[in-house]
Amino acid sequence: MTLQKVIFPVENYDLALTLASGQAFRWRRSGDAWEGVIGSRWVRLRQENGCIHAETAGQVEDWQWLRHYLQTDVDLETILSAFPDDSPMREAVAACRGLRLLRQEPWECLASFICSSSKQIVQIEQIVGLLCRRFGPAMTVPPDMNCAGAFPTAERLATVSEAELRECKLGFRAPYLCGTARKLAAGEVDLSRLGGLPLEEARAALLTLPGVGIKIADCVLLFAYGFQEAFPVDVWITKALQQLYFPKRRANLPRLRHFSRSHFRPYSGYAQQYLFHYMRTRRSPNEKK
DNA sequence: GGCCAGGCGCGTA
DNA sequence: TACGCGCATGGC
Repeated sequence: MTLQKVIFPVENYDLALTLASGQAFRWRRSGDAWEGVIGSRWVRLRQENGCIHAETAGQVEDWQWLRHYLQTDVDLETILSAFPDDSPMREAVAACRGLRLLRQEPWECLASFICSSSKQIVQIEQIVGLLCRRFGPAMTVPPDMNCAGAFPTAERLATVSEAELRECKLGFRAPYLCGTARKLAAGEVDLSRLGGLPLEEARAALLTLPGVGIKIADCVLLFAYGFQEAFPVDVWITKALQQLYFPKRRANLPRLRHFSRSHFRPYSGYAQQYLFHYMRTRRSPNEKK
């Protein structure tokens, strides 16, 4: 079997930062490259000299699926220059140069984030890996490559018991994933239709699914459908907004959500990802220099 | 060993 | 509307 290869020139793109930034959960570092799965394709990516080098197994007609996933045609400078001109955002941008948003497949993104609640990113990666290994369809991979399958379909997970999901470390999230998979398999919500709706309507549809609240819905709206104004508020973003924008008084979650909806437009989603990564990686203020 | 993690759903005030 | 709590599991 021969590997198919392609090279994309990119600007203002930090591949490693992006793949490891907690939006997608199937990427593993392997030497100077990253190996992962996009849809039903095994992929290896490497950034070198202003280019992303990609390899995949199996036939490739064209590479649009990969450009779309990596969002290589997005002009990041335009987005960064539209961020609010305040010191938190300036610091976040300086700390995360080249951080991008990916465009993921909706079901995988939704299911992954149902697994994410009250979990650290490494644990989410572990859960998603177990789901793929156990229930995912096989893929074409390079020889001698031990790789889990592609992400299992909603139809497949709809047939799986809660107990089997708990064996994949889902814990209390098992009935959520089970329930959502079954609702989708039954056609009660059509994920392929949400991208064409206004943001509020797409969010409302996601909120009818078990285990999906505002935060997870906003992750899917942003990371899968590309709604630029979605702004997921998780524990890190709560800390960021509280410390950086409301240091004097305690602000509750609804208030923070309200503030974020107006303050960071129009590229709120990108701003959120920058704040998220900035908070997770910056040295804590009381840590010694 | 204790705190906390890319939360949600439900009960209560 | 705004909290508080329980829910599994494991990283640090």
